[in-house]
Amino acid sequence: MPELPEVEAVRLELDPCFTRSRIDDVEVRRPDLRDPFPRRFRARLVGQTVEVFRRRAKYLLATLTSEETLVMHLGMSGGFNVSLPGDRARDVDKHDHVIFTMSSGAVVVFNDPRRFGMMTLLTPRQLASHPVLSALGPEPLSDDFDAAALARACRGRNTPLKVALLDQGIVAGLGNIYASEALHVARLSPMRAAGSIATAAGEPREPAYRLTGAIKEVLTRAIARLASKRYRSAPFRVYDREGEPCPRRGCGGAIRRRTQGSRSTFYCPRCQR
DNA sequence: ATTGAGACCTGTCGGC
DNA sequence: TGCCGACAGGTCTCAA
Repeated sequence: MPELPEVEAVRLELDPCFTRSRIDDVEVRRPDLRDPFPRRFRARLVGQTVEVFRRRAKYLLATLTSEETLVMHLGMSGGFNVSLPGDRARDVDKHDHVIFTMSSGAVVVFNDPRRFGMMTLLTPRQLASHPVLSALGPEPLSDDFDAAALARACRGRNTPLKVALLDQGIVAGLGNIYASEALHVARLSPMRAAGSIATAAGEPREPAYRLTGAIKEVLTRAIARLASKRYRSAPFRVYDREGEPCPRRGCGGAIRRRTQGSRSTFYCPRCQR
């Protein structure tokens, strides 16, 4: 479920529950997710007010009055359920791992069957020097991310372009679905070398402009769809559509699937070069 | 230094 | 119905 657009939709949904609300209780129902919960996890959360709640790449960050930041990642199967006061209480699922009770009465439950998600608490200096967070590339929807930035990051790389798009240090937040989708919009082959979108000096070539535009477009549209609540997920152009006709008008190709970096890539060999 | 494969863990789906 | 393998939207680590 969660790439950048899905995580952004979660942030939007949780924001009214979290921002400027106090955490009255936290129930942690197992010792770990992908990693163990940090020491005194509950004690460091209870009584704290969430000052700022934001997203960075696929991470959710809740900064508390204590100045510590609660960092959350949904992994492959993580998600939140929100119950507002007056809602019928839901049964506890065996994969409900953390339950936040907020001062507003909202109950926010983190559920994650595969437990690839994570939750930790970082001090300001731990946050600033965090090996993963500080190595993240630009936010794709920010002005920091443009053809020049993408070309610079891809310069000289021989790795396939699709694999490069999954590298969170090049651009932060794309995952397996939207990488395939953006490449289709940009009409670029997932197999071409990442470095081929840049000159030897790291200046953008024409495909770099198309690709940055495509990434922004695909993510923006997905967020809009998810936020509208009328759709559970966005309709995909190529992802999981092996054998179907290419949706590009007049193309007539058939979508193929192949493995890159042990993940499935979907693309149209006819119009993606 | 990059890069690919495998590991982490559970659920679902298709085939027999 | 049951069993089995393949696969799933993310990272991390290890070996080449």
